[in-house]
Amino acid sequence: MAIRQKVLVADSDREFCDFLSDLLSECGYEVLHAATGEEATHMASSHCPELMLMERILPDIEGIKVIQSVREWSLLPILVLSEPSEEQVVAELLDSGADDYIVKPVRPLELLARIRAAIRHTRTVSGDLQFANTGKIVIGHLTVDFEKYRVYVDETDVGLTQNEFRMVGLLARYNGKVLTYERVMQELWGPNAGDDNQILRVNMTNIRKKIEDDALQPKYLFTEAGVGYRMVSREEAAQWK
Amino acid sequence: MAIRQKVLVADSDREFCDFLSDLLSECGYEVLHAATGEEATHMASSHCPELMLMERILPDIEGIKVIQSVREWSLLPILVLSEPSEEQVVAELLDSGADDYIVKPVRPLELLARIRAAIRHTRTVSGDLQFANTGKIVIGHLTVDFEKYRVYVDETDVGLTQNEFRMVGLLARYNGKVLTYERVMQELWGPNAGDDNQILRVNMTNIRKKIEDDALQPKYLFTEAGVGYRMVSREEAAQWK
DNA sequence: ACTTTTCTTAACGGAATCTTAACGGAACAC
DNA sequence: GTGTTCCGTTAAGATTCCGTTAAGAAAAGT
Repeated sequence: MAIRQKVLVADSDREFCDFLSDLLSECGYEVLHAATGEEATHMASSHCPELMLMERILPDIEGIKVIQSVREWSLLPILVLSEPSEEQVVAELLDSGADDYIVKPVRPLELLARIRAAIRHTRTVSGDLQFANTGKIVIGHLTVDFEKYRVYVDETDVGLTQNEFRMVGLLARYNGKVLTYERVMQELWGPNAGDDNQILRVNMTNIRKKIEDDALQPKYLFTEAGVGYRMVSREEAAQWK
Repeated sequence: MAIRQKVLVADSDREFCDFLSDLLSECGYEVLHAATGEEATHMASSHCPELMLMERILPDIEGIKVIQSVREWSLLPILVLSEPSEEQVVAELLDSGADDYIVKPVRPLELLARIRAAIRHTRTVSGDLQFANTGKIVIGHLTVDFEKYRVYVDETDVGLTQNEFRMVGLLARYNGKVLTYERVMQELWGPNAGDDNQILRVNMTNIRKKIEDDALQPKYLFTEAGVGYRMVSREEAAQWK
């Protein structure tokens, strides 16, 4: 069963909560329910939901207080669902950290779209606009960081050049598979690359100097005679210890 | 020489535009105006505004088309201001990349708060609390204030120009990640930016002069050879002292 | 209209990087 | 043994890249 995103609903109106529960669970969210402000504050910290929906006025505490206290430690999206109210009130809520103010009666499709938009904002780690190569690959003592464009051995930057990094990155992504010289050439020098792989040998020498203890007995970068290069897979490396 | 954030307003209703212009410029925004969808698309890419407000229906193109075409290259916040409409329509707009849908007649205080919320979202990189509400990013002795549009070193304004600020702001938001030259060019000069990054080098020199003690050994702004620039992450900076 | 600031482009020097050539050893075939 | 091929290594020349300065154009302020 797929892992579902948790949504915390804070509202004292039992009927409305049930309505939201049905709507949200149908869309694959796991719904938690809090009837009071205190409960909401507590559950937010204990369950760490992906998103929070709340009434502006709760039986015990003003919703704005809940927002403020959650915002002391978390940026999870908070959408306020409530009756129409003075614009000052709405502005205050937003400025306190609410991400949206939605007027009741709620329109289901719009609510769901606003939820998606709010979640999207937290993901918008400012720009997956184009990069598929995010994150890091860790292989033994080696870390290939595609965000910093760097390679580390035990936390220390080994200072690869641009082409060196591209070569290591390429091999690392293929996780133990062999890449032919031709393939590497094309990846790095484009479709018009020559067929002299002298340049690869030079790069490989320089890379090994930087990341291998002993270039004669490499731990990470292997030559497959007559074929190409490969890097140890993460699984192999994980068993080293 | 006040440095102001640019807001692009796309609406064919002259009177409403004037109303927004007055409201926004009073709050320190610089207002640009587009009467048609084509104009809006074009101005977005040529002026690179910080934020965009638009009517759902423009004389020539559907607003949603404008959103889609802007979203191909930028994540700038887009708020749709329009008449009440079917929830499906609202949902579609939000799913296409709009950040909010605000019903006319607009309530000024609420609009401004929603604008602040939208701008706040663009900076919410990788869950960092500090600026949930404040609108500032603090990195070591450096403070990047997105509301005043200024950068301070130890409380004193270093007087960055507009482009300089945008560059620093962009890098600061990415919190330690490398931004390629190409990406920075696009963010600052739009999708039609040339591929000569000479302009970036000049800006970087000038910025470093203003915020670094020693431009040869920068503490904040690093060059990743052959790739782009990056700014120290707040986590790294927090460990300095 | 004038001054000042900001933006953009060009030119240059030094450093880092890329590329090519040359050499040497290992493996293999004959 | 000899020759050949393949791969690693080194070094040197060529090239690219980056920072810097300066000057003219454009924009903003007075």
